[in-house]
Amino acid sequence: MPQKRRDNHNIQMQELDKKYYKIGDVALIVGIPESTLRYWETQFTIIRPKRNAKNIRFYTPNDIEMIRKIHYLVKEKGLKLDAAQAQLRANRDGVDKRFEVVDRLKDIKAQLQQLQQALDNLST
Amino acid sequence: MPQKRRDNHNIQMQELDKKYYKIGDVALIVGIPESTLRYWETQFTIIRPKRNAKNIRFYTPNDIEMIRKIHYLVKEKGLKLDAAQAQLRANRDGVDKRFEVVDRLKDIKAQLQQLQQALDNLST
DNA sequence: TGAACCATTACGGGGCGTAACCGTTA
DNA sequence: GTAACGGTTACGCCCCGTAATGGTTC
Repeated sequence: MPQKRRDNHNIQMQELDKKYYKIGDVALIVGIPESTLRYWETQFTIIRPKRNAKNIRFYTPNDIEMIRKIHYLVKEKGLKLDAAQAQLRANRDGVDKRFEVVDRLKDIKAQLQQLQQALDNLST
Repeated sequence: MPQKRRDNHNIQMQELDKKYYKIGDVALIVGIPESTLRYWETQFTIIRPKRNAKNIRFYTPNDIEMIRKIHYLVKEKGLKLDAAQAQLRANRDGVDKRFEVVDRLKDIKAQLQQLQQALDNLST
């Protein structure tokens, strides 16, 4: 039975060491205008950065990763915005399913090793 | 080792019993205008129906399936045309990979059954 | 005060058909 | 002759920003 869960799916992250980033930082990091970030926020439910008391957006590294993925799907692959959003969900599911398969294979491996042990004991 | 290959990936096909269809038939079957079919033909390399000597298009059932998939990706999922085309290629690859995994699992199953046989013989 | 943030709106380009037109074949 | 096919072109809608404007915070 599976035990551990992973959250970071081997994505290349550059040094996003700070905890929060303002919209200007994100625009520089990802390479898209601030206006686009604000527009995407009206279209994607998955991009909802925190705000401080003065209504300033604060993006987490996770938010930035999400934006990077959107940027890839929309700019590189030419998906429409809602298609990109659906793809991200589906992709997440796909990733999790693959992990489940790996977990089941590990179970089988363990059982086979047990079996090998039993066979060794039998022959001695 | 795997032996058989499948070509029809359990897709619901209605009675496409004829060998060739003209563009008017296809438009009725799939439910899109002829003009759209002609336009898609200018955009998709994967839709290239045969022509007869008089330049009339003749679609195979396979062509129609392809058009159905495109229709689904573009109309239901909102992909752009080239994204849909890429998706179809990727999907084909994905399907084949899944079949490879199934084949490997069948191999393992066969080996385990052999092993079970051997164990049974051992205990008798 | 200037730089960076906010919201809102109006405009523009590109993608995607599609209506319109005319010519040809059965 | 009319119905179904062909090609081409010009128009229109919608998606996706984006530039512009004006206001607030540091």
